[in-house]
This record gives sequence, C-alpha cells and structure tokens, in this order.
Amino acid sequence: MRVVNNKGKKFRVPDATILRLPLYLDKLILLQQAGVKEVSSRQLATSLDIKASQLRHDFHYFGGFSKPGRPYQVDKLVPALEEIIGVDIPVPMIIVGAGHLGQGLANYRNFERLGFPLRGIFDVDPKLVGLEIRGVPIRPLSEMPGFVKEHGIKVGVLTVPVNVAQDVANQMIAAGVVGVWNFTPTDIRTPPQVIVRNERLAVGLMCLSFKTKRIGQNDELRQD
Amino acid sequence: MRVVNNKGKKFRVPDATILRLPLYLDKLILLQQAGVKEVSSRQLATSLDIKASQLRHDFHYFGGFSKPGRPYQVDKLVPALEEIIGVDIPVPMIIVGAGHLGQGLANYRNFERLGFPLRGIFDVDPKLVGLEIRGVPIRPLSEMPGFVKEHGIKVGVLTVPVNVAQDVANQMIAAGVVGVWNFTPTDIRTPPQVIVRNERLAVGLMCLSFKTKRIGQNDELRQD
DNA sequence: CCGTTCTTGTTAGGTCTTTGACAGGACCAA
DNA sequence: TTGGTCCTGTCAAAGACCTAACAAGAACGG
Repeated sequence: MRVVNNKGKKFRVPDATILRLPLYLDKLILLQQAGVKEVSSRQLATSLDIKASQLRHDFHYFGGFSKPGRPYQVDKLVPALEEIIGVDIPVPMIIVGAGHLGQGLANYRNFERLGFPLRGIFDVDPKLVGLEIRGVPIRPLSEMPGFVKEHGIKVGVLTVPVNVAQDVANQMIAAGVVGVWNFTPTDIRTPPQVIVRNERLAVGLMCLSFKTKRIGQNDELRQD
Repeated sequence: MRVVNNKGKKFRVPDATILRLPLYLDKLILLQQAGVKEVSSRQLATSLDIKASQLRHDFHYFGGFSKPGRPYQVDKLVPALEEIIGVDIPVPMIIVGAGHLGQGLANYRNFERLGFPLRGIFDVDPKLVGLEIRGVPIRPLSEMPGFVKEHGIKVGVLTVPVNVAQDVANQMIAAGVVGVWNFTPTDIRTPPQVIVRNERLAVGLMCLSFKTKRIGQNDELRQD
C-alpha cells in the first residue's frame, strides 16, 4: 500500500504499520476525551505496549507529526490520523444479517464514536423486520441493494448464515459496497477492487488456548 | 513461545505461525466435515490465500505431519493440530457481561464446534439473570468466582462495560481464569502468567476503511 | 522397470519489520 | 548564557519472517 506523505515523498507503508494506526487513533481519542493536550512517543508507546522508536518510525512514513523537541499535540494528531485512516469523513455502514451477532454489533456504540455510523440493518426474517436497534430499523434484505445505492454505502458488515454468505456478499458488491467485514466462518470471493476483512472470532480463542495451555505445564518451555 | 516437536527437538515457534495454526485447523475441520480424506499443502494454502511453502514451513516446526510424496491425511492432521493448539480436550469457558455483545457471542455456535463449550454467563443486571441462552442460564455476577473455582474454568470472555472491566477481570483471575478474551475497548492489567487477548473490533473496521479509501482514488497509489 | 507427476521436508537467501543509537531542536532553571 | 533534560526525525543494524528451490519419496501408467 503506497501513500504520499506530507513532504511529497512516496512511501510504501508496511502492513504492520497500517495495523497499528487504528490502535494509535483509538488510544489518542481516549486521551483527547480525558483532556490530555500533549503526549510523547514514549508515553503513547508504553501504553500500547510497543517501543517508542517503532511508533516514531511508523509516523515517519507520513512525514512525522511534530518536530524534534516537541511532543505530539493530541488535538493535531487525532485529525491527522483520522484523515490517513479514512475516518475524517464519517463512513456510513450497514449490517446485513440481524441474528444475534448482527444485533450485538449493531448495539456496539464504539463504531459510531470512531466514525462509522450505522445506517441500516437488513434481514430476511419477517419476525425481525420492523424492529429497531438504537433507532435504526431492521429492513427486509430485498431493500438492501436499493438502500446501498441511494445512500452511497461503501462498507457492509456480513453476519448472515454461512450458506448464504457468498450470495448476499455478491448482492452487496453489485450495489456498490467496496469493503466487506466478513464475520461468517467462510471465505467469500470478490472482485479485486473490493476489500474483504475476515473476522474469524474462533481464531482469537484458539490463540488464547494455545498460550494458556502452556502455562503451568513445563516452565522450561514457557518463554515468549 | 517454545515447543518440543515430535522428533524431540526444541524449536522456537514464531508468533506469526501460531496465528496461522487456528486458520489451518478451522479449514481442515471444514474439509473433514465435507468428507475430504487427503489434502496437499498447495490445496490447503491456496484456499487460505497463502504460499504452500509457508504452510509446510509452519508444519515443519512441529516435525511435519506426513512424509515426502504423501499429501496430508485430514483425519490425522485435525487431531494433531487440535492437540498442538490445545483444543483436543474441550476448554470450557464463561462469558462475563450479558449485554448485546455478550449475548451475541453466547449465541455463536462455532465456539462449541471448535472445542470451547460455553458453561456460564454472568451479569449484574437482575433483569437478565435467569434468562437462558441456548440452555445456558445467565447467573448473577456474584456467583462467578465460585463457579469458576468449582468448574475449573480457565478461559473467560470479558464483555462488560469499560468502567468495570478491570475490576471484573481481577475477580476472574483471582478465581482461577488464566486466559481473558477482552472485548472492552480498554487495556486491562494482569499478572504475567495470565494471557490477555484484546479483541478491538473497531480496529478491524478502521483497517478496512484505510484500504477502501484508497480504492478508485488515485490508481497510481494503489499497490498492495 | 522406467519415466512422469504428484507429494513433503529442509534449507539458504531475500524481504519485511523492529530496534537501538544519535543528531539536533525545545524548554527550563540557575 | 550554560547545562541538563526532554523531545522528535532519521537511519543503519539486527532480528523475524517468508519464499523459492530442490532432494527425495510415493504412486501410477505403459
């Protein structure tokens, strides 16, 4: 992934850095809300459990956000990162599939706070259609394509049953969605210009299990 | 993280490999259920969008699971990976915080299939206590420590409000939990022998946004 | 029996990522 | 002013990770 930094130079931003940018932003918004005005790379890095030099290195890809001797100003850093990540202008999204997971995500307030207002929820189940979650009504799936076109929705959350995942994704993409956040435990195939992010919840659990299993077992083997 | 492989040699298994093991297992279980008996590194790797050599390299840390010339046998590979990851023996877990996200996770059937049966759900809200989710009753939070001790629970899912996250986590750990799957948007501090995995849902969304933002903008910059 | 075509295990080399080190700016106190 | 302390941007070296390449085993057909 390439970007142009604020000095007009072109850089290839490593994936590892991209993955950390949201962490920085998330933490900085918390600081901002707490009234903190300035933060040093060391403070921010320590709170995220990474090295300060890595944080500065990451920022360096974008030309840096301060100057030598001056710590970062939270009120400048937040909008700068928001712009880089692409949440400076709110990114409206929809949730397709209003099962328990879909409803759970619809109730998650954090998304809105970080620039992803929920605009619509869709499901085929007539018993769910008409219900409201935090003011957003659940609409019939058949209305989804029209809704996406009309509101210019670019990001869709996929929480439908596995067996219809690919079909529903196709409909979303045909209607104009370019980013799919896939919670179904299957791979979905898409045209190359569409980004899919698979959120395999069970993977997180298994990583946890791998590590906890080795605790208390044989101390000689524990080392990470 | 170090392990001993099946040839008696000690290896340091890279984090990157550990992160992929659950993906392998997940895919293999799907194949197994579909009745597939054999699978080659190329087939498996392609379906996961990685290189075959990487997959073999990963397996190599554990001594390999076949021999030159013979593809992997699904029925042998699945239990072998289960044992390595630590889900050969089911890992019972609890969910603490029965809000919408907690309920959504409690309804997610996949966990059980992968070796993580849900044994208990806890919340302070009297309106929730007594409800059942898939046969598992929601119990008062005050009963959690006793329940953890009695049932030997090692893994807990944390889906409580942010402001009580640290306090509830402390209670879980004091009762014997050694793996915390943290869904709250805050860091929780724990003793070193406890593993915490932070599941920052918003981070996934922001990564998606970072990439979709650059699509269709300036094609010269798109390259990853 | 031999050649072809599939495999895996193994390793060396290249690539990506992290880290430590340092130059130089800013601020403060004496 | 001077010295001390904090800070960032920058880069080179070290470390972690991935990949291409290949030896060698297995299966099959002729």
